[in-house]
Order: sequence, then structure tokens, then C-alpha cells
Amino acid sequence: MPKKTFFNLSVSKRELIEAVAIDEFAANSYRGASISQIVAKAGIAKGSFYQYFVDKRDLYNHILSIVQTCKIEMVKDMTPPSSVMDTFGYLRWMIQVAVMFELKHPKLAKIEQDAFLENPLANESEPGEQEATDATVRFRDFLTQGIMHDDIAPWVDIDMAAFFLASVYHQIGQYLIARMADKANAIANGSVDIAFDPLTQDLFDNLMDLVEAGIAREPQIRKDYYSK
Amino acid sequence: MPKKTFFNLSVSKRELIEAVAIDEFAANSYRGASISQIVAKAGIAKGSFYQYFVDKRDLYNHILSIVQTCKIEMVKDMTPPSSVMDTFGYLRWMIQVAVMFELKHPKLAKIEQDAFLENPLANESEPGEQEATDATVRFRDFLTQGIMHDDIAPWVDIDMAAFFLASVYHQIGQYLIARMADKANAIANGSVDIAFDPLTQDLFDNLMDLVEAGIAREPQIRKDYYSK
Amino acid sequence: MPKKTFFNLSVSKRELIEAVAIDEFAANSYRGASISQIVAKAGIAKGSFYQYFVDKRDLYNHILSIVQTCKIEMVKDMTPPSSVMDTFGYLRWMIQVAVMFELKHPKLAKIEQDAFLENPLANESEPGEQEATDATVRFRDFLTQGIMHDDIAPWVDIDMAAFFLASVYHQIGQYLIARMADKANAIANGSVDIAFDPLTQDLFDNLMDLVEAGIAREPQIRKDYYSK
Amino acid sequence: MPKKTFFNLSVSKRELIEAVAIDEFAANSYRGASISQIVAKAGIAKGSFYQYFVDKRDLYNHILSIVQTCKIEMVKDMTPPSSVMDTFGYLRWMIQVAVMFELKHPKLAKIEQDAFLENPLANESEPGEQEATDATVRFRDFLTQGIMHDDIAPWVDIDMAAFFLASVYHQIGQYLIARMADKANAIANGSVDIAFDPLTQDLFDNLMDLVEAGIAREPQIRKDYYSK
DNA sequence: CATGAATGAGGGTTCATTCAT
DNA sequence: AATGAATGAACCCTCATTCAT
Repeated sequence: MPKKTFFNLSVSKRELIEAVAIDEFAANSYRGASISQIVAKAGIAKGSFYQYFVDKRDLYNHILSIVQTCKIEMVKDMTPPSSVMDTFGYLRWMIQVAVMFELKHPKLAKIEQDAFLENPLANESEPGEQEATDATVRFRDFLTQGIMHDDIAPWVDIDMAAFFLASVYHQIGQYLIARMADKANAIANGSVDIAFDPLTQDLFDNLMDLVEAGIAREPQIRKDYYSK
Repeated sequence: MPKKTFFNLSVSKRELIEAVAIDEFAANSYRGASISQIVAKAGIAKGSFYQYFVDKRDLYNHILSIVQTCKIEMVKDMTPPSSVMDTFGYLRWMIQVAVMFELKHPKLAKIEQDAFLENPLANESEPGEQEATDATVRFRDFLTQGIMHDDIAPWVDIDMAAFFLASVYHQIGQYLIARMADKANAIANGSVDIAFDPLTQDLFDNLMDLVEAGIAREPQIRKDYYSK
Repeated sequence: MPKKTFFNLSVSKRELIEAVAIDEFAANSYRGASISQIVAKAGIAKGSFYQYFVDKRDLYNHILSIVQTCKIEMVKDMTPPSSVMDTFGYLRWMIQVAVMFELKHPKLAKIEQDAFLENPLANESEPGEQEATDATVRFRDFLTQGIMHDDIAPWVDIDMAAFFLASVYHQIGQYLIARMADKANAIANGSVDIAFDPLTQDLFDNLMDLVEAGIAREPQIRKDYYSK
Repeated sequence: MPKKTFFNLSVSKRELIEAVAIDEFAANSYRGASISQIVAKAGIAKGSFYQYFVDKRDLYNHILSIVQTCKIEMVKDMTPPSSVMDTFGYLRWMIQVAVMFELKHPKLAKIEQDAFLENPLANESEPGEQEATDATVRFRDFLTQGIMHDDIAPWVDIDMAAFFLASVYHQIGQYLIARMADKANAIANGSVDIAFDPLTQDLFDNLMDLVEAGIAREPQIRKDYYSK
């Protein structure tokens, strides 16, 4: 955790440092990121840096928490009109959030992904810290709920399925954006709403079908589901 | 591509260098790997290294090609008893190969995964080099074939599905091995055959069901599938 | 000399700062001691430090004077029952005090030793400051008195002998404590009186004999040897 | 131990580096010595340094071994005319060597003293390395021999006496040189032989008497001796 | 008088790469 | 073809000290 001196800084300075750090970590991952570069770009003295943070890892953890906070706030902003959401609606919405996050904050998304891949089996949040926000954990909860609501098959190995979903969740954003290339800017700046652009929704439908119903050909099932 | 001086080396020396490089890249990723460490462990002169490879990246690319070669050879060795395999049998077999690869060559698997994540959208093989062997490409072929054989729904977005499968394919090995912890050694050294261990196959079944039929509850479908 | 602002501080705060500084100097010597560590542990502001002391050396000198004061007070407390003490009784008592000091205030002893070794020929006390309290000076006085009392041979080079005694005096404490290992705690907390523990006194006797009578065997032997 | 690359260097370069390091360690002790200063003064690149030595401590140990080697060689050169030397003759000669060492190689002597004081109870030489050369060990041997030859009183606690002698031995050189100030240069460059300068020998006599016979007044003995 | 942010030189160490032999 | 010494920029981090508030 950054030292309190960091939080005593003026907001503008603090945010400058954070922005510079985000650039650096996004571009070079943890290992490749350079404190020297960061302080140079932020226009602060080397010594000052170490009065704000105990070390490089401390800054990194701070940035990671910003990533989570930012994502959570985005989730709040994206709360769907209908608060009653069925199981798969919720799943689609989560993926949608992931894509929006990647779209609006590509650097933060990159950092998050790096962190996930650093050790994908570990829970990112420290024990005792606020709500567990790690995706794998959330998916585990989601699956448990889904089984209780009879939306998800009881034979599903929850632990594995959660890992499976998390893997897709952490990677698919990048892909979808590449596919939506021309639309990406429009969506990111809000001039197009991701939830209502038909072509984008087509892509989503297709992905969700993969996840929901699998790729096996079961026409009757699919039809039922989509005609609901 | 390594200089020709490298290929003039005795096989044993060449393989030593490669083995050391594999250790290093697996343990520290590209960025963290150290040429100094590699030459020290391989017992060659610093100068010699730069007579074999143009630079660090050159060596890395070479190791990457070894990874692919090794995987392909493993695939050949694992040709299933029945050469006629249906679409999903093939898919299960690919995942099985991925797990075996992770099990038998964890370092190569780690390197492969790192490379995939470095830029998951790029084709790993250099243009002009041998056939594209990247997983995404293979999955694209697989899906195309599957649709032609009427095993896969024609509405599936092949490009996205290939990326989707590749993501799972690259990550799931690590997870499955963690789950199979106690069995891992036995399988790796051949005293247990991954294709016949019932508990392991259960895990696989569960995963394949996620991939094949999705997680939606459609009991009648599933029953049909399993009674096949 | 600390600035007067330091002496305006509350006693508790002043003593806290001193205690922290003693820890630091004892553990790391002058050079290795860190102002940053000291202010952190003392819970004072960096700036405040430089309002109390002109610089690091200033603090160090202050601590040194504390060491001397503390030792002098211990000397007073240890005044032996019989105020009439012969020359060698006095010497033994001084060594005893040195050991007790090492035992009861190991950190102060460490600091004192460091300072002595930094330049053993210099008089520790600043010119103009209170009485010279340095051990070498005290030994010089002791020797002068001893000669006057006819206890010490007049041919002794007082200056050199004082240096000789000071050397032993500054180092022997550590050694004796190592030898008395199991007794050390008991003596330090007062449950064993160093002046009455027979085994400890044996060690002392042996040392004092070295110092008093030398290591040569018996006078007549000496004669033979020297008359050769 | 320095890397072999160091020993492949030209003698002149190697000795330059050693000389510079000796200057630095003598002037600043281990902790205060700066690798940056050393490489700057030696005119080599920072990186080169770390190709010669594994780290700062490695260089320091190397310098320490030079100190010992140098001292041993000096001992050989100073072999006294009569190879048959009695116990106390040997002791006097050891002290004489220590003084000569301090005189001829004041920097090495400073380094040795620092090392001794860093932890005076430890044996400097690594187990398994060549002969134990540490002074305390040599004194222990000396005392054991002395007792066997009936020159030293059997009641002497050998362990403590060895520590006692080592303390004096390590400190007294500095003092004697300060006393001999005007003679020092003449002795160091050989124009005056330390073994035959009467005033210097007086000082030695006085010291040796302290050590040998103690400071106790034994008029008859001393009288005889001094009237020789 | 207290504060604590700011400083930048310096600490030891590792890096990928070059080049004369 | 092989060597391995040389390089110096870059790494993360700590230092004693200053100064505006």
C-alpha cells in the first residue's frame, strides 16, 4: 500500500503519477516497467518516488487496485435497465462489461490481464481485503447461483467451469475489439451504445452461444432459447 | 533465425544450449531471461553466443520453433488407435494432447503460453516459414471441417470460435494438472495412461461437455449425447 | 552539540529519540546508521531532526556523551564497600565496571567501542567540554597515582601503558561475556552479583594476573631468563 | 573468491585494481567503501568489475587474503638471525612484525584491524583453507608451546590470554608508530633497522615488560634487568 | 517550532551487446 | 570459429540534507 505521503499529494500530481505508471506497466508488464522511466515522465525526483511507495511492487499493487476500482465503477454505470436478470443474461452482461472495459481502458485491461496470467490459479485479492473481486471467484459464485436456480446443469464441475469462464473472460475482450475495429472508437466515446449496435450484438450472440449452448449442433435447443 | 554457425555445432552442444535456453525462458519469460545466465549455464563464451544468434530475440524465436516441433511430434506419437475420429473426438484428443504436452514438457508449455499471451492475435509463425502451426490456425481448420461434416453448427463464427478454443486450449492444461496433482507424475512417466484413467477422463468429460454442449441445462440433449 | 531546541523538548520525547539513535548506532556503526530510520522509528519529522541537530555527526557526538555519562553513573553506583582500595583493587574494579557496562548496556558499549576504534589515539572529549572522561586518560591518571603510591614500577612508560590498558579494557568485556555466556543474564538482571560469583571471579583473577604480574612464570624464572 | 577472469588480467592491471581497492577499504572500511569510486580510480568500467568479482564482499575477501599473504611474506623476510628463539623472544618478534607491518603497509594494517574488530571472536580463516593465520589462533599455539616449555605459568587461561594478546597485538602498532613518529619513515624505508635503534628498542622493552612481567612491582627482577 | 515533500547523487548490481585476439 | 574482456546504460533503491509551509 502506498505510503500516506502519496495520498497527501495534490490530486493532479497523484493522478499524473498514476497515469504515467499505468502507461509504463501496460506497455512493459511488471518486470519490464522502469521506475526511472516513470519518475522521468512524471517529472518527479527518484527519491520522491520512494517517499510515496515502498517499492516497485507497492506501486504495482496500487495500480492493480485502481484497475479493480475502475472496473467496479464501470460495472455500476452499466447496470442494465432491468435489475432482474436471468443467469445467462448476467453472464452476457459480464462479458459485455469486460469488452467495454477493454475498449474504454485498454491499458488497465492489459495490466489486469498480465496480472491474471502471472499466476492464474491464485486469487488476486489479499485475504482480509475488501470483497473478493477476482473474476474466477465471481464466476464460481455465478455458477453456484445458476445451479440453484436450475439454469445450469448440476453435473457441471464448478471449479473447472469457473476457471474456464475466467480464461475466456480475460482473453476475449482483445479479440472482440480487433473484430469490431471500426466500431471501437465510436463505442468507446459513447456515440454508439454497445448494447444496441446490431452488428456488435451479433458477435456477442455468437460468442454467448458458444459459451451457453456449446458448439455442438442442437438446432432445436438453440431455436427455443433464441425465440424466448 | 540462428546463424549457420549454430547449425555447424555438434548436436550435443547445440542441444545443450537449447536446453539451457529453454530453462531460462520458461523460468523468466522473454524479458526476464538473461543471456549471461544462459551462456554461463551452457558453458560457452559470451562472444560465441553472438556468433550463433543475431540477438536475444533470435534465440527466442528459435526456441519457439522447437516448441512447435516438439508438440507436433508428440501429436504424431499420440495418434489414436482409431484413425477415424469424429469431430468432437478430435477436439477432445487435441485438448488431451495439450495436457500431455504440459505434463511431459512443462517448460515448453510455459514458453508457448507466454508467447501466445504476448500477442494472442498474431500468428506465431513467421511469414515464409514452414506451414502455419499455430493453434488458432489449427482450430480454424478444425471448425471448417466440422461444419463441412455437419457436426458443427453453420452459424458459428469460425474466426471467433477458433480464438475461443485457442484461449481455453492454452490455459486449461495448467488447471487440469493442478486438479490431477496426485496423478500427474504417474501420467507423465507413462505408468498411467491418460486415455484410460477413469477419474481423469471424468474431468475431461466435464470439460468437453462445457465446450461441446455448453453449460445450459438441457437434460434430454445431454442424456442423448452421453448414451451415444 | 545539539541545538537548544532539542533540550526544549519534553523529556520523554528527547529520551525516545536518544533511545532510537542508540539502537541505530549500535546496530550499524556511525556510517551505516540511517537518519531516515531514526526519524521513522522515533516518529518525528525529518525536518524536526534537523532542527534538533545540525547534522548526523552532531547526533552521534551527543550519543557518545550519553555513553560516557551513563558509564560514569554506573561507576558511581558500583562504588565498592571499602572506599579504601589499593591500586590493583582499583584496576580490577575498573575492568569489572567495563564488563558490567557491557552486560547492562551492550548497545552503549558497542557504540563506545566503535568510537574508540575509529581513532584510538584521539581523546574522545571535545576540547573545552567537561572533564576528559576517556578511558586512556583515566588510565594515565591511575598509573601516575600508582607510581606515586609505589605500587607501580617507576620505569613504566605511563603513556604507553595507558594505551595498553585501554586497549584491553575496550575489548575484554566482549570476550568475558562470551565466556560467561550462561551467567550473563543472571548477572545483568542482578540475580547474581558479579563480585561474588566464584567462577566469574576465577576468570577475573586470571585476567588480572595477566595484567598485573604478566604471563611469565615466577620471579626467579624471570631472573634466569633475563639474565641469560 | 574472484572469478578467474580477474586472474587472467595483466599483472599491472590486476595490481592497479588491488591497489585502488586497498586505498578505498583502508580509508572507508568495508561499509563505506564505494565500488563506483574504485572503478573510477582504476579506470575500468563498472561492468568489468563484476566480471572480476562476484560482488563487493568478494573483492573485500580478496583484499583480506592479500593482507594475510603480505604479512606472511614479511614474516619470512624478518626471520631473525638466530633461528632458535625462546618463548618471549618469539613474542617480542611477533609484536615487532606487527609494528613493521603497520609501518610498511599502514593501509593493509588498517584493513586487517577493521576486519579483526568486525567480529573479534571469529576465526578469520575459512575452514579448509590454508593454514589458520589468524592472530588469536597463533597466540593460542604460542601459549600452549610456552607452557610446555615451562616458560609460561600453567595456571594461565590459554583461551583468554590468547584473546588478550591478540587485542594488544592488533592495536599497539598504531600507537607505537605515533610514538616513533620521527623515526617511522626512516624505519619504513630501511635506513634505520628497527631491531637496532636503541630508542625504539627501549619502547619495545617497556611494552614487553608490561606483557611479560606485568606492571606489578618486582624491584629485584627489574633492577637486575635494567642494570644490564 | 513542526512538518514532510522534494531532492538528486550515490549505493551495489545486471544487462545485452561488441570487438580485438 | 571461438573466445572472454570490455562496455556503460540501466536496474531498483537509500542517502543526508533542504526548505516552503
